[in-house]
Parts: sequence; C-alpha cells; structure tokens
Amino acid sequence: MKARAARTRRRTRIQEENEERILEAALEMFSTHGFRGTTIDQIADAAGMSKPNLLYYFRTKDAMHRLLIERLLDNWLDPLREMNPDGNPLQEIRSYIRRKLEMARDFPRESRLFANEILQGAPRVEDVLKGELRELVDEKAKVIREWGRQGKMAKCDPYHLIFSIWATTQHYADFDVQVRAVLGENMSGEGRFEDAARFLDQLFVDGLKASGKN
Amino acid sequence: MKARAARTRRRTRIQEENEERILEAALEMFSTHGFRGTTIDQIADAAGMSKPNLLYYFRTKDAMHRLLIERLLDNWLDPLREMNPDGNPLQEIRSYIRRKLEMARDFPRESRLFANEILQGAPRVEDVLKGELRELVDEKAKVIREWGRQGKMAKCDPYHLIFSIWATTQHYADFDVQVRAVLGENMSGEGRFEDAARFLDQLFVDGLKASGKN
DNA sequence: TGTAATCTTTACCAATCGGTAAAATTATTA
DNA sequence: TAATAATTTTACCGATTGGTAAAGATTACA
Repeated sequence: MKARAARTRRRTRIQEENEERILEAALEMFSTHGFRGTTIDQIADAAGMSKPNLLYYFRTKDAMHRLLIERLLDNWLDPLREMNPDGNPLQEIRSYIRRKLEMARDFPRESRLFANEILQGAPRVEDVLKGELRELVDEKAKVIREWGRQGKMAKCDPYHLIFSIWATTQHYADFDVQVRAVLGENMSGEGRFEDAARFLDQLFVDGLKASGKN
Repeated sequence: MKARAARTRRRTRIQEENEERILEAALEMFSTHGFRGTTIDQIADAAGMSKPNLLYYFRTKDAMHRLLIERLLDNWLDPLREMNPDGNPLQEIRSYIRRKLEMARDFPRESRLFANEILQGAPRVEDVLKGELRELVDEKAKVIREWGRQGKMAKCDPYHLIFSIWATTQHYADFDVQVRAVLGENMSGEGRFEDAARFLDQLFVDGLKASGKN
C-alpha cells in the first residue's frame, strides 16, 4: 500500500481537463435552463463526451450543480467584503457598484446560475443566505448607517441600498436578452456596460450625497 | 346545425372553474420551477385532478404556459404606459416606481414567471420584447430625455433609468427568498415593502432632482 | 516493457416524461 | 325523461430521463 491514501490520490491531467470541460458545459446549461431543465445528455454533448463517460467524473447531476454553486459563492460576496469602513463613503459605494457591474459583465452565467437558484426557492443555498450572507450584510449595513449618522452621506436604509445595488447590477447579466432587445443588438456589450456604469454612478452617488435637511 | 358554431360554443361553468384552477396551479409551478422543470403531473396534483383530466382542458403543457405568459404581458407594460408626459416629472417617476413595486408585491409569481422566461433566453417572448416593449420604452425614453433638457429633472440616460426601476422593484418579487433571508423572516411583508418604497423614493427622486451643474 | 490504474465505450435499465384511446360517468337540455 | 353533450377515469404508449454494469482501450509508471 502506497503512502498516498486511496481517497486522496492525485488528480490526473486527463481528470483535470475533463472535469473542467464538464463544469464549463454544465455552467452553460444550468445557467440558461435551470437544474431540472438541464439533462445530463445535454451537458455531455456540450462537453463533447458520452454520458457514461461524464458520469465517470461526476457521479450525479447534483454533484456538478453543487460544485458550481460552491465555486460561485466563493467569489460572490467578495465585492461587498472589500467595502472599506475607513474609506470615503460615496467612493466606497461607487467602487462596490463598479465591482458588481464588472462581475455581471465578466461572469453573466454565474449570475444567472445564482438567479435561477434563488428564483426556485434557493433549496441548495438557503444556509449560506441565512448565515454568511446575512452576517456580512448586517456588518456592512452598520457601516453604512454610521456613515449616514456622521453626515458623510445621506441617511438611508442600508439594507435596501444594498438590495438596490444587487438588483441594478445583476440585472445586466440576468435580464441580458431584455436589455439587448430594448437597446438594439447593434449596441456593443462594452458600450452598454459603460453607459450603465455612468448612469448608476449618477443615480447612487448623486442620490446619496449628504443633503442639508438631514 | 345550430347557429352557434362548434368551435365557438359557450364555455360551461365547469370548464371555466377548472381552467382557472389549472392556470392557478400552473402559475405556481412554472414560476418556481420554470417550464422544463415543471411536469404536467405536478400541475395536475396541485390543481387536484388527474393528468388526463387536465389534458382535456389544455391539450399540451405549452398551451398552459403560453396562456399564462399572454395574460402576464397584458398587464406587464401598463405601469409604464401610464407615465404621463404632461405630469410633473419626478412625481411621474415616483408613481411609476410605486406601481411597479405594488405589482411585485401583489403578483410575485407573475414576476417570477417572467424572470424565468427572460433568464432562459426569452424563447417565447422575444417578439414582444423587440416589438411592443421596445417601442414603448423608446417612446418614454424620449419623454424622460425631454424632461432633462427642460431642466425639470437631472439629465440621465433614460434607458438605464428604466432598467434600474425594473431591476429594483422586481427584485423584491424575484429574489424574495434572499431578501427574507437577509432581513429575517420575522419582518412582515407589509413592512418590507413600505421600507423599500421609502428607500426607492429617496434614491430615485433625490438622485434625479435637477442639479445646478446641468 | 509489463502491468496496474485510469479512462472510454457499448449495452442496458427502471422510472418518469408528455400525451392518447376509449370506456364510464355526470351534467344539460329538448 | 330520454337523448345528447360534456366531463372524468382507467389503461396505456413510445420517448426520454438519470444512472449502472462490465468489457475494452489507453495511459502512467516501476
């Protein structure tokens, strides 16, 4: 018996490549058809391999989905975590919006995967929402409220501010087809996101400047 | 042969009741599991009848879904249509937000049905998006731009303003479980929506007041 | 190079899917 | 009330679903 335990043997090159190909294909399918709307055959096709071959790497459909969700959640909360309590409030909010918008632009499938999951009642991420997510939002809400108290920005409900930032930024990934339909297909993705960034800056930053009456 | 054609015979009481029960059940299932994620058996169960009996009223799964989408689109654009070019700009925008928020509160399943459809590439509503919806948004965008030009409100990209209103209001229906997870289950639905309305008023109305620099 | 481990293919399976046929039942109306 | 139309049930079908068994091909390594 080797020193290396059977359960933890090193991953092969082929294994690494194929698992990545499968996850890529699975993300593509799950994010557009949802979990139940995606078949293993579709994923296998998209990954360019047979279904039994795919099932050699992931024993169930659920295993693929779980891993994708897990990976997603790893990065999902980072932009909010980076919001610095000691920074300039409006600048911090502006940067947060920018980071979220960049995520929507660069990882639209991940955003849609998450949206699908939430829409369907969040059966697989409920714990994270009520745990990690809630704690983080509570923490940042306190910071925002304190900024308001100190007159560094307008007083406002920090929870709904955060919801609004989530909603407006993720909208460009989740409702992409609608945005394209309204703006016309000829408008480039880059242009769309620049315009969106400019508008959201204006809306949130101007809208949250400390006003005299508070 | 009766004067009444075979194709257009009057709907019976039973027919009317059962079709309504079925659509109610179908809306419930489609809005949380999506089209492919919902089975006819599930709908039949939820409607309290057997599958063949259900299929007597709707010959295919698609027929139910199409009718629900059709009904939805009937009312979906009304709030934006009601925006009055001759009204007070900020008041009109405030009212529009209010109406959209009320729809999210009162018809969350319809909102999620729509969200599911868009997320999955809008295969069944593409025409409406590129047709009716786009025309309506173009029209209202002109109005908003004119308001800006006249100095009645801040100059801003009207398309992204509309997207932001859609995103923030529908968020409370589509991402309901996340909102509840963060705010805690003990907060009542009424309270949530009142807080949201207050915040969105502040964000959009304060954020879009005509500023000196324009 | 031989061999053990890894990877892929072929052939399959029970359960579930959307949907149908037709008999049995219930409601309507002449 | 008799006949007709509308509704419901029972029994079923072929296709697709997620997943398995096991033989065959390939790869890594001592």
